[in-house]
Amino acid sequence: METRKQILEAAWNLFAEKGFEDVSVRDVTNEAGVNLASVSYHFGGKEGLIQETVKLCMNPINEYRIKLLDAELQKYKSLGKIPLDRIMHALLRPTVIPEECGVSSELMLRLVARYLIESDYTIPSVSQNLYTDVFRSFATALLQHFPHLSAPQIIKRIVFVSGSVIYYHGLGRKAMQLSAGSNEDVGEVDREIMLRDVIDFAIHGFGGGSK
Amino acid sequence: METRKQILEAAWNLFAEKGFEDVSVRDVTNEAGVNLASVSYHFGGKEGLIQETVKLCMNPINEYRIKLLDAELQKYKSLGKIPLDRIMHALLRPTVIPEECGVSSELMLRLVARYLIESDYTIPSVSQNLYTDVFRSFATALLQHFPHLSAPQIIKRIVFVSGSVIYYHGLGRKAMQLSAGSNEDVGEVDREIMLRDVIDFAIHGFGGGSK
DNA sequence: GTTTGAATCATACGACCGTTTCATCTTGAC
DNA sequence: GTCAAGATGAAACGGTCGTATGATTCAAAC
Repeated sequence: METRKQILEAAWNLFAEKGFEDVSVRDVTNEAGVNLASVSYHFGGKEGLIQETVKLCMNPINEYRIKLLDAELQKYKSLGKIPLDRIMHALLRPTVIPEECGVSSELMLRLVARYLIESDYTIPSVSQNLYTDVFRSFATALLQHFPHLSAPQIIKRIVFVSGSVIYYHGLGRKAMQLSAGSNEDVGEVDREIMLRDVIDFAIHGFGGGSK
Repeated sequence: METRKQILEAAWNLFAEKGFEDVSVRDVTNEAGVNLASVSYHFGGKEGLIQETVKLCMNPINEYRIKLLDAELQKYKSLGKIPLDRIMHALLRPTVIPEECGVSSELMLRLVARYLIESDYTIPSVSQNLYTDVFRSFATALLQHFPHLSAPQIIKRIVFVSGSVIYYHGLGRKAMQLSAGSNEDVGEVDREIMLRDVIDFAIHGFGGGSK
C-alpha cells in the first residue's frame, strides 16, 4: 500500500509541473520508483490517477473554506452575520495560502485550473457535493449582507472572486513582466499582502458600494 | 492558398471544442478535407498551427480593446481622464462579446485560456507586444483615477478583472448548477447583462470605494 | 508447511501520433 | 512546349503511449 502513496506523490509533482498530457504513466512510475502496471492496478488507469490527484488538492481547500467559515459563524453568531471581510477571508485564504490545508503550493492550484479546463470544467463526482456545500454556505453568509441580490447573482460574484485569484496565480506574474515590456523577473510576491489585496478587491467588487 | 485557410478554420473549431491535445493533426486535416502533410507544409507542424490559431483569437481582442480605449480617449480628452466605467467597458467588452471583433464565440476564450495554461502561460511572441500595449494603455488610463496606486498594483487589478471574466466564461455555468445542487441546465445568459454585471463588479473592486 | 489472495514485476501488444519522404499535379514565365 | 517552383497527395517511419497479460513474490491464515 506504500506504492499507492508513492505514485500519488510523484503524480502530484509531475502533473503540477508539466500538466496531465505531458506526463506519461511511465514518467510517474519511474519517478515513484514503482512498476508501470501499478497505476492500472491501484487507480484503474491514468484517468483514475488524475482524478485522485485533483481530489487530493480540491477537497482540502474546500474543506478548509468551510471550516474557516464555520469558525467565523460561531464567533459572530450573536451578531447575526459574519463581517464581510471575514467571509472573504474564509473564501480566499485557502487558495492564496494553500499550504495551510496541506496543499503544498500554489502550483497545485494551477493543476486544478488545468484540470477544470481540460475536462470541460467537469468536477470529479466525489468532489461535487463539497463544491455544492461551499457555494451554498458562502451564498447564505453573503445573503445576510446583500439581501437585495438574488442567489444566482451571489453565486456569480463568488465565481468572479474565485476566478480572480486562480487566474492571478497563473498569469499574474507574466502580466507583471509584460507590463514592464521585458522578460525580467519581478521577484517574489508576499502572499499575505496578496491575500489582503485580493480580499480588498473582492469586498468592494462584491458590495458595489451598497454596504 | 485556400488550403491554409481551411486548415485554420477546422483547427479553430476543433481546438476550441476539444482542446489542443485531444485533437490530432489528422482530425484537423480530415475535417478540413485536405491532405495530412499540409499542416507541416503550411505551419511547420502542429505547434505552429496551434500558435497561429491562438493568435487568430488573441490579437483581434487586444486590438479591439485598444481601439475602444483610443476612441474614449478622443471623446474625453478635454476632461483629462476617461470615466472609469468607460475604461472597464473597453477592457471587458471584447472578452464578453468577442463576436464584435470577429472572434466567433466565447468558445474561443476557452481556447485562449487553455493555451495559456497548457503552455505555461507563454504568450506567442507575435502577440507579446500587443499584450504589452494593452497593459500599458489601460494602466495609464487607470492611473488618472487612482494616482495613489503604484503601477504594479494597477496591473494586478487588471489581471484580477480579466481573470474574473475568463474564469466565469468557463466555470460560471457549472457553478450555477452546483449551487442549485443539481445538474439541471440554467438556461442562456444574457451577454449584455453579464457585461454590465462584470463591469459593475470591476469598477467597485478596482476603486475600493476611493472613487 | 501449505494455501491463498493481494501486490509487484518484466514484457509485450495494439493503437495513435507527428513528421518525413518522394511522387504527382498545377500554374505561370519564358 | 518546356521548365521550374509551389502546392498537394499517398504512404510509410519511428516513436510513444495506455493497457493487458501472465509470471512471480510476499505475507498472513490455517
